[in-house]
Amino acid sequence: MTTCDPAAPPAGPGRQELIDALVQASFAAMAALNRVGAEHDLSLTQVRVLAILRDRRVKLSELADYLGLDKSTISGLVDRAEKRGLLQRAPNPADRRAVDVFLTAEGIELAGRGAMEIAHSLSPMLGKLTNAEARRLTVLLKRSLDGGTP
Amino acid sequence: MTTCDPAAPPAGPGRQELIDALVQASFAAMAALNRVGAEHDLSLTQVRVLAILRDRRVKLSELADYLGLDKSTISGLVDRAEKRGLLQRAPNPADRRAVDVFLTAEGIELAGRGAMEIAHSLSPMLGKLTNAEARRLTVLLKRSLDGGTP
DNA sequence: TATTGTTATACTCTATAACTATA
DNA sequence: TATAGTTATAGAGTATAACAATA
Repeated sequence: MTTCDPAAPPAGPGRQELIDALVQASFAAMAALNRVGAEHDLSLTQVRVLAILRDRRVKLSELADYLGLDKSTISGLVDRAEKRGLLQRAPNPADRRAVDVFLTAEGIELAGRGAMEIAHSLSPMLGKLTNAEARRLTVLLKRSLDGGTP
Repeated sequence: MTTCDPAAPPAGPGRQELIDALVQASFAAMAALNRVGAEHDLSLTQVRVLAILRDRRVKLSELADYLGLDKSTISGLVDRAEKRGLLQRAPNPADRRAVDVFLTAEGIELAGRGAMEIAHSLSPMLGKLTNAEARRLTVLLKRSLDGGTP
């Protein structure tokens, strides 16, 4: 049996320093994504929707799972993006209850342009790293992600 | 003169991979912060407000600068937090136009508890790293932050 | 004139609850 | 019965514009 004191600090020295750095870096990255999105009248959530649909055609329920949001929230999100012509609904061929969503040509174009702008927006943050440092950071972030989001 | 093609990818090999890893890690960290906040009926923005005020007493205009939000947004944010008893307004002694905000005892208590819960919430994500890896990641993230948020 | 804050307004994001249709 | 999606409703977050008080 595992007794878990909810107030216990995470094990290891300097762990709090890592957490602070990660949180700060994450807010900086979110701010960059937000800024790029805002230039195209897109919220952070809409940016995520476009990023997800760039590779996939999914059911609304799957989109809700990816984003961790309620299905009713997804309905509104998809409504507004569809009204803007960025994506489309279509009946799911295998399940008549389900509705698929996928990007329109305009949505694909915007998602592609946005991805490049995001890379550009983050480059001042990452541009100071040498190539070797960038590779090490990539490895460490990926290793962290393996353990995350339970 | 610097001609800057806005569509040009950032220099260096594997840079896109780093950007993807950073964005994914950031969304995971934001999800953890969001989850902890939601357990206390706090939005991500309210979590940030508490974190900022934990160390400082600031004017509303400074809070707006820290958060990158409009002053009218700050008014509402502070209204709701004040109504919950987490912080207080007080006139700024040096400038009669300005209003200071600072945490109440209850706000300090919640901010402290929240910080520990956030550390706990992120530990599954960071717990797989060895102490040496954690130190390297901290250094790399801090070095990135030096160049970021222009 | 410029800055600080508040208020009114409008829109997006979000969840809960109630509903229909399908599995 | 359980799942997929929509709608109605309510509240929080956000920006813009207009305003009062102070610098």
